[in-house]
Formats: sequence, C-alpha cells, structure tokens
Amino acid sequence: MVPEASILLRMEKTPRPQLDRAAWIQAALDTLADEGVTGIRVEVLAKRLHVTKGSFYWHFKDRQDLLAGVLDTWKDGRIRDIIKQTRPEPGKEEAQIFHVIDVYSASRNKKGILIELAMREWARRDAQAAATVEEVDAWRLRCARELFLAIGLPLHEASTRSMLLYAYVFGVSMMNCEKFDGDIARMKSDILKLIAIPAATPA
Amino acid sequence: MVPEASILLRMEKTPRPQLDRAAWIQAALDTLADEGVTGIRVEVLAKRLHVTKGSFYWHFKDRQDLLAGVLDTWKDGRIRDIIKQTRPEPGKEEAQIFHVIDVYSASRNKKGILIELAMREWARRDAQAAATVEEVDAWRLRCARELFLAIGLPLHEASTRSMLLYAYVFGVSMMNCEKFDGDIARMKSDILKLIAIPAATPA
DNA sequence: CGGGTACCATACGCTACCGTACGGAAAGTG
DNA sequence: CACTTTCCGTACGGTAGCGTATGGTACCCG
Repeated sequence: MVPEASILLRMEKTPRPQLDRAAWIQAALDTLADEGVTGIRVEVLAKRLHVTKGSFYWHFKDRQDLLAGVLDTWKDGRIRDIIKQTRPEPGKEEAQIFHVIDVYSASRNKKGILIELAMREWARRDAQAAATVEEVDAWRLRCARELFLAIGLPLHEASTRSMLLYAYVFGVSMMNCEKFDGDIARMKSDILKLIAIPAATPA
Repeated sequence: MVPEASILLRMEKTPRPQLDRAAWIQAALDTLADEGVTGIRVEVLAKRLHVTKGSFYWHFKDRQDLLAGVLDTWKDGRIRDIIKQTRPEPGKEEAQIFHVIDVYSASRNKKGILIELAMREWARRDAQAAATVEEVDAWRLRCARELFLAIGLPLHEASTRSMLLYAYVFGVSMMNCEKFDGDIARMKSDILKLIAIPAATPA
C-alpha cells in the first residue's frame, strides 16, 4: 500500500539495494529461530525483505535450495565457532570449558539457542538436517573432549563429560524452571561445577 | 475412492464406529510426535481416521479446541505417570531414580520422547503450551527431588540433581551421537551414575 | 411409526503458500 | 547509443488447509 516505501528505505538506510543469497539465508535463519523450519516460507521472507518472490526465484532454484543454504551456512558458522572457542590455550582450559557452556546459556545468545533447538527439530524429520546437526555435534564433542583431556582426564571420562556437558546445555535450554522453587541460579552454578570439575582427585 | 471400506472396517475390527473427542485427541498426539504441532491439521486427521471434517467440527469447536484438548490430555497423563513412578517405596529410591531416567531413554518409549520434544517446541511459541509444559516439569522436578531427599541428600543438592537429571535426559534425546567415537553405552551408564549417585560420602 | 437427536458427508468460499512465465528497469559493455 | 545482463515486479495456475452451511442417515423414544 506504500509502493515507494522500500525505495525510500533503500536510499536512507539499507546498505545495498541488491539482495544476494546471503541476505535471504540470513532472513531464513531469523525466522527459523522464531517459527521453526515450517516458518521459512518464500513469500513471507520476501515481505520481510521488502521484495517479491521474483527476487527469490532469481537467487534460488526453489525452497529446498534455500534450506540447503541455511544448513550449510549454519554448519560452517558453528564449526568455525567451536574451533575458535576451544583453540589450545594452555592453562586456561577450565575457563574455556565454562565459556563453552556460557555461550549456550539462555541469558546471552538467546537467538543462537532458538536456532539450535529449531535445527534439531528440523533434523528429526529431515535426513539432510540430521546429517548437518550430527556433524556439528561431532565437532563439538571432540573439541570439548580435547579440553577435558588437556585438564588431565583420561580419554573415556573426557568423552563422558563432554557428552554430559552438551546434553545438559541443550536440555536445560528446553526447560522453564521458573515454577520450580529453589535458588535456580545457584543450582545451575552447582551443576556446571559438577560437570566441568572432576571430583577432587582422591589420595 | 472406496466409500464402503470404512464401513467394512467398522464391522470387522474397529471397536466403535462412533468417534469421540478422545479418538481425535489420540490421533492428534500421534501426529504431534511425527510432525510437530503444525502437523496437526484437521483434514489430515480426518483422513487418518477415515472420516471427514464434518465429524471433527461436530466434536470440536475449531482446531484450537482440539489443541487445548491435546494439552490437557497430555498433562494429565504425564502427571499421573510421574506420581506413580515416584510413589514412596522405602529402600527402592535409587532404583526408582534409574527407572525415571530409563522411561525417557531413546530405546524404549520412542514415541513418548518425540511427543515430549514436540511439546517443548510448541511451548516455545504458544503461551498455553508453555504453561502446560511448565506445570508438568514442576511436578517432575518435585517428585524426583523427593527421591533424592529420601536417599538422604540435603534439599539444595536434591533440587540440583533432579534438575540435572531431567535436563540431561531431554538433552540427550536431541543428540545423535552415532558419529562420536567411544563406547556410548558405557558413557551413558557413567553419566547416569554421576547424576543419580552422590559422591561417596567423604569421611 | 413419526419425530428427534447424534453423528457424519458434501459442497462451498476463503486464505496462504509454491512455482512459473514474462515483462521491465537499471547498470554495465561495446 | 544499441545491446546484454542482472535483478526484481506482476500475474497466473495449482494445492492444502480452515471453517461453515446444509443435507443425509441411523438410532432412540414415545
């Protein structure tokens, strides 16, 4: 109803009047966080980007093409991140473990968590998404295990704790514990210590 | 295309040719497990039940009415279950804790887990579903805490461990660890011990 | 046996999508 | 200045799903 609004916006703020694949994929990732895979719809994204479908079908073959791009973009970003976060910093391994957990705490990175959950929901019903998530998880588990190994844990316990770490992080992001009485902040803090800090080496 | 097929089926096997609310809700729960909330569609359910929409809109006001019924049915069932599973059996508390975990292991109760995950995905975008899940979780956390208390843990640690327990159980149900090397069965077993069994009481 | 009630089928309008066909403007290129 | 390429708008056909209106049938009840 305001046909030239988009043009005005482009002249005022929008950096590039030309869209590319990356812009569409980014918008898709945003809606993925809000509404899940089924929320990624061509005409809705177009409205969000102030263009029409004509633009979309220029950059993408079809909806599947976009979804594949979303998977690849997400995978690359996650792997790059986990590698950066667990890059060897001798002596700081314990802090790095806590940082890995903190990245997926609900307070910070709310959108990242939503994408994470939506991705797994997607993976439950799509083989390609499942493969992507599996690959990302494998990287995460291996990188976290390296940190536990650097701390001095044996291989098996390092594997176990890295798995517990990620399972807990993802699990707690699905729970709403406000109705549960108790000092939740302290509880979460205790849980982190239980996961990250091996029992005081017995004599 | 086989108009009398349903009639024949009714005479042969189907217990009641008349559908009721419960039958629709059960079918909705099945598709919820397979496809999530957005998969619960009136005309699809009708086809699944070998009737038409006319039947649905007789038993339900609209789709929201069905969804509300799904939430209530699920809530009642879950609360009833958790109460039964954690009913005081002095001396068997530890076994009960392991049983609570086992109920949500992927091998058994695959469908229950899928519903659980779909429910939480739903809860992320719907206030009513969020309230339902929150109430169920509160029951679970409280009942599990009772078990830990019965074992002899102090209140705070009992709360902490029950929260870790459920967060881990839900989290691991979202992970596909096949690509991760290591003895996964043993890892999971070790994790359960880490969660359920408090550190050997130090002198 | 006439009438009412419970349950379901049929048919309709409406909206939201997907994907395609094609037209047009703007920018580069010779 | 033609001419192409790039990028996007418009218009169309098609499907899936929601909700409604209305008709039909079997069964109960007197």
